[in-house]
Amino acid sequence: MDTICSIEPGDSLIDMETLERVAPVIRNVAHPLRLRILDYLDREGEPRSVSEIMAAADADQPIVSQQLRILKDQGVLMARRDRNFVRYEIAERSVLLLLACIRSHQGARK
Amino acid sequence: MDTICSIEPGDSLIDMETLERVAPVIRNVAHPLRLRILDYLDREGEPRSVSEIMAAADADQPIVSQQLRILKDQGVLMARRDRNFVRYEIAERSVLLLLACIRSHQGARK
DNA sequence: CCATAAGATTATTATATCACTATATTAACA
DNA sequence: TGTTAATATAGTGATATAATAATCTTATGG
Repeated sequence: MDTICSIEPGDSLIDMETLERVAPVIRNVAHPLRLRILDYLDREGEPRSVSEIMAAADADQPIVSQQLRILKDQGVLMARRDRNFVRYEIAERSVLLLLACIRSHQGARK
Repeated sequence: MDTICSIEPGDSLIDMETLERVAPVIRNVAHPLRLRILDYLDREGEPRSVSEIMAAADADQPIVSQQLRILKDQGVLMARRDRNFVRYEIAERSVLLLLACIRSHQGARK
């Protein structure tokens, strides 16, 4: 069957390779607790320990550690050990666009 | 890379209610095929039929219909019947921020 | 009414993610 | 060496999401 609407080769749709690469990252970030963690780290502006993040997120330690690992595995966060603390900070600042978007829509239309 | 959106001291964290509301929407959009569909509809600028979207996404009909339904259920797309075609268009334009972000990072590092 | 085209829904099976509990690691220090 | 604080990992069962195939619905034209 003939194409009803042909897509020209010159069209600049984002290539599937890129979409398949970034989708999991966005998808992993798009989790309430992980967004909260990122929001907190973004606002603090400096590396924060797991304990501090637990307090900010009001969540249990294993859950927080798990979320931190997911974010670190995706390259969104980086961790650095300091004595017996581990401090996390944002490594991939492009995710902040997501937060900026959410902040600007806070309380807005559904 | 500098801050995308400066944060004033004293600002509070995004409330969990908001995060829990927007996370599923972002998460649902963050799927390669759905991103491709949104990219296509965004670039076309006008409602497109399922057949046209199938061609653009290079995907089977039931899969495309399913993705369209997910996006419509989330309020990201809206549909309108025209004879025996159904034309979809973007209803929630804030998701375009995501696409803009991806486009700007296309072909970038890592 | 029948056939066909355009879409939508359902069923199935595999995989992924969730929160939670329990346990393990790691480093400081007594 | 033993203890404790800080963090990480592993196991578990419930729920969610994936791609695919098969079937159903709706609208048009003969």
